[in-house]
Amino acid sequence: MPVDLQRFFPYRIARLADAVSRATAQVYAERFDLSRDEWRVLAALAELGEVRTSALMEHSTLDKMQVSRAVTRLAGAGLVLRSPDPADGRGYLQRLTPAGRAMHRRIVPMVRAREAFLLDALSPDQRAALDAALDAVHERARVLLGDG
Amino acid sequence: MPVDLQRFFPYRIARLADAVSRATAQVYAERFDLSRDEWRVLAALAELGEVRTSALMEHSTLDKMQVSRAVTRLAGAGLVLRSPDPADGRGYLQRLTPAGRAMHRRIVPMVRAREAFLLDALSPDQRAALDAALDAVHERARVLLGDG
DNA sequence: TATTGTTATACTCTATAACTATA
DNA sequence: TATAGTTATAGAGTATAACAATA
Repeated sequence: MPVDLQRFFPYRIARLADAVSRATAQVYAERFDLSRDEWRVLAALAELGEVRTSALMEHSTLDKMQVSRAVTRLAGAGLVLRSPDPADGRGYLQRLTPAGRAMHRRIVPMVRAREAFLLDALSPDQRAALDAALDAVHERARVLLGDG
Repeated sequence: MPVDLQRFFPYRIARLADAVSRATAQVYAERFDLSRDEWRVLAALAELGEVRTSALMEHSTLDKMQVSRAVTRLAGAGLVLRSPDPADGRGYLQRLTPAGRAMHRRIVPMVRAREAFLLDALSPDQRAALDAALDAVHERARVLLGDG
């Protein structure tokens, strides 16, 4: 018996994530010329303040190369400042510049508005249920992938 | 005020889809050496029988180039057979070979088992709610993207 | 000897458009 | 003149490993 692709969960979630991702990227990519990775690093730094690369990796689900490249490009654009980590000579601390914070402040209301538009399709109850379901399924996926 | 990236919906859904996608790809990619696009075309042909390229495009959410390449590779591997469309000399009809059907029959129980494992984290009610919520949010995303 | 982070390289994907053949 | 599908090509993203510096 064939798989009904249209109802197959991995297919549906992939298509949804793609649509949501493109809808969000319209803001940070088209209007602010940031890649997805750069946007994630920008958002992570806005939350975390001044942190080491390893903290950025964890917080953005990016690997060290992706973080390295994103930070290099953001630094080149004057949005991020990096300095040697006094506690570990191999590493760096990175933080937003005033320009980086300013850009973040401009992007946030726009992406939040899009997020709100997406989720306003749901009642508060539905929203809480979706929240819990996504977490539960993600947990299962981690088991299948063997990482926690 | 910063975005809490960990709770930001587009980020969460992207991470979940990535995890689910990798968990599913472990089956069709590692064990059967298919790309995601090839798997989608295989699944679509198993459902649809003998169809034109345009039907594959719609059913798999792939564009004509992606379908063209996937079909070419599947045909080279003896899994798909293509023949000229008698009703339209520009197009082709493609269908699975016995080998293609056999591979599909082997893959389906495995990916279904993974899907079931993911969704068994939810009660039937939760599952129905998730279903409806994903459709509703997807509909909103389509509005943002301006395609329906 | 292990870890942090960069650089190099190769590979896969994606996006665009040019092109052939047919409608 | 428009459409179905292929081919070409360039750009972006991804994955692996080699590497330098420090722990």
